[in-house]
Amino acid sequence: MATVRISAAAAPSSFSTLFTHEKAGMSNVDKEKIKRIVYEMSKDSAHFKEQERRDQRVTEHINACRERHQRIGADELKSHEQRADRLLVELDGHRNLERTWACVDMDAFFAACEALEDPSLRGDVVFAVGGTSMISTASYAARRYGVRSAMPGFIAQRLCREAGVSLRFVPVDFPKYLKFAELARTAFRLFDPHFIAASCDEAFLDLTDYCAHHAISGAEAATRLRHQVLEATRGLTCSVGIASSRMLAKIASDVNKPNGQYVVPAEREAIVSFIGPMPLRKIPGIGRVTERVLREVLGAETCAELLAKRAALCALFTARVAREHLSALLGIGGEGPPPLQREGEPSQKGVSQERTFEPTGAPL
DNA sequence: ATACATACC
DNA sequence: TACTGGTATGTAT
Repeated sequence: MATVRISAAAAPSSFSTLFTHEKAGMSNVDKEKIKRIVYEMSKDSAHFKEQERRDQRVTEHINACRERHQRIGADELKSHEQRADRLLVELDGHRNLERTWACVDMDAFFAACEALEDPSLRGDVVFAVGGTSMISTASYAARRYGVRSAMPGFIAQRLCREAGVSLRFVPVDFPKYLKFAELARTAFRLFDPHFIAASCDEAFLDLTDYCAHHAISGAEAATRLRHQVLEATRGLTCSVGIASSRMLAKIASDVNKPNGQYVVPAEREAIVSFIGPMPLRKIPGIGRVTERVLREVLGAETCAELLAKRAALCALFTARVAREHLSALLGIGGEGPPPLQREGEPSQKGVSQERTFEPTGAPL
């Protein structure tokens, strides 16, 4: 029986990026081959049909948006543009560059924990934490073959087999990861006792006071932080982003992953040129669906491109959503204290800290 | 008020 | 063979 070769173009739009979009450690992967294998192994499953149904609904929504977009007259567009520009000026005017935030992201966290406790996993071992149904985290060696988080294990296994290597599975062990997370957190506390734990492998630290007290730069603090994490965990590496907002720090933490750091200077120009070329998917809150809408309706792929389409953006989205996107495009979001509870604070409500809340509804 | 969709790890 | 599970948030009905 001849194998039917399915071209990438035949696959629905979601499959063009599913499991192949840019991710740390995956720059040299043969994306076309991965797409083909993932598609071949998925196309007959119930999960695939459900996915297709959802994609179809998104497509209909996109078509409706396109029609509305077509119908916007020149005058209307002009007034939306003026509204957008007023908003941008206002947002830019309130830009807060005072604080130094760090986003710490542990590298391949689950896999790194496993390798730390099992010497046979060290080095360039192709393994994944998870099982044949679902993978949580892939080792960096496995990522070279296209294996990644949230990929079904049996597909990952096939990807490796096609490349002539075998994929080793290590079962998920949450208590182990919580133990290492706690060790990393002892390091975080040295820099910010009120750090925000975003998840078990990610945290935000306000380094402003630490930098002032030690008279050091954000870059130097990041280097010390990475060193302390490595020491506290006896071997886990992390990546750190430094910026004046949590949103920028998070994006920055991805730039030199793994085991690296990146600083976005706290200057308007530096921020704007950092965020401008970023693909929209990098903005927290813009996921697979919103990315599709923005690309297929407005033709925008990057932040700068969407900024150029600000008038249509304001016309098509609710004021709240448009505002949120516009601030993100300026690199604004998460400068002040978070609305959530922070580590080390008493767990009671109504106690006002000396910090103030963000003036407008643009928290991150 | 409730259900549904989207996003994140 | 086999496509997470839990939380948060926002929008539509």
